[in-house]
Amino acid sequence: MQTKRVDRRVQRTRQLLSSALMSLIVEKGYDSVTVQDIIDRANLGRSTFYAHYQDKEDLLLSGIDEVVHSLIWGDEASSKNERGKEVTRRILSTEPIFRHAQEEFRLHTAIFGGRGMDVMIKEIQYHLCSHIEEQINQLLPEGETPLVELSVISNYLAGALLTLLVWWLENNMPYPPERMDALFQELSMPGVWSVLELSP
Amino acid sequence: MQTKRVDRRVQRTRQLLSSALMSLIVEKGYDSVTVQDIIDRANLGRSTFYAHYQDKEDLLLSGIDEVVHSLIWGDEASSKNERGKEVTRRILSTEPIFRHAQEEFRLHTAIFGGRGMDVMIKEIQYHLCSHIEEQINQLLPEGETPLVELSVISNYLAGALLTLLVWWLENNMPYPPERMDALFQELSMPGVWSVLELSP
DNA sequence: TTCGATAATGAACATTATGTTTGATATGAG
DNA sequence: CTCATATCAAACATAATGTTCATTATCGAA
Repeated sequence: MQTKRVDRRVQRTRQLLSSALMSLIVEKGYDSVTVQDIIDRANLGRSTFYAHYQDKEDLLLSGIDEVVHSLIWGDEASSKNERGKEVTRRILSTEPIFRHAQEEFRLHTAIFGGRGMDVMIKEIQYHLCSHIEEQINQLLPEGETPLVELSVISNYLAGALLTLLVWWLENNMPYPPERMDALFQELSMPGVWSVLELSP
Repeated sequence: MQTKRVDRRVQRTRQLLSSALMSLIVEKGYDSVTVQDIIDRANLGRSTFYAHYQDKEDLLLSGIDEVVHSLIWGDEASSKNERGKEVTRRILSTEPIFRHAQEEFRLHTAIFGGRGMDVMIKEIQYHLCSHIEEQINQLLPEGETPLVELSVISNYLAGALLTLLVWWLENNMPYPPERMDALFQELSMPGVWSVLELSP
């Protein structure tokens, strides 16, 4: 399968549109951004926009993978489960996530606090779930099948994390990221281990 | 404080608009409902609509209290914590909620699955939180102050419940309401008791 | 470097929804 | 019954969407 090189003009246009949208989201919130705003900011023609994307939402979701990766794992090499010390059975280390949210406070606030972002948030949650299910599968003993579908657990955990994140952002990050991670673990994991019928 | 009687015409108009919106939401999803749709369905003039509400969202949120009450507590006399038997320390009984969601499946799916409902869902979550905080305060020993703000806990629980509810609806309600309630309790409460530094 | 393919342009246009205004009409409250 | 006020219909201004097309600019391959 031969990956066709993408025309530079196309790359440039997509890039311009994407970052125009992102900056506008931070500035005025997704739902009040118009296609006109985007092409003005990107300095592109109207027809050019529609040559690439169906609409605003199409553009928004086109960059979802990048955003998820950036939001969830930041710049770090991410969730290395080992750390010399005790290899605690950890499904999800959320500390880097909170830390990254702190660094990119305005962006995160715009995404999780703004209107009309439900589609993107669902997408984020979906990706989070996939990651969590992988982790759980690795921790699960061979041949063991949990009593409930894994998707309940993964959704539960993803939802819990996002809920805490939103609370934290809306309350101007009253605790440091480490504390939030600890809180997340203490709140969510006992129940999860219990449902999985494993000891922590 | 003297409650002025509301003109019957006003009552009628509001009622018509409200139920027109609700039925339309179920039929085609909130975000694709237009003001035109609403007034057509309600058989009212355009200017009449704007005499009562600023816009679609204003109308949607105007009925929030009813909706919350209906969604969260259904028709039942609701969360009576005693039942002859053991008065278990229960912060939130979710079984009636799941049961009610089952009965009004289409409505709940439209609300929790549809686009553009983030505002309403936030509102629902807010009301849920208030209720939960009340419950916790009742269960809390005199003069006891938890280590974390109550709002974290209430948000956590509300978020957990809504997450489970959405999962359940999206997966076509694979378990009965009792089972979902049990799952909710088992998943969420151990961590909550732990953070509150109380035994269940 | 040239040249054919393709992308961007911009301006015009049709369409759709929003929200406002107004004077006439209907209806409820006292 | 009568007055206050709610509804009505129709027109209007505004704003955003999405499409079209002939022209121009840029790319990549030879």
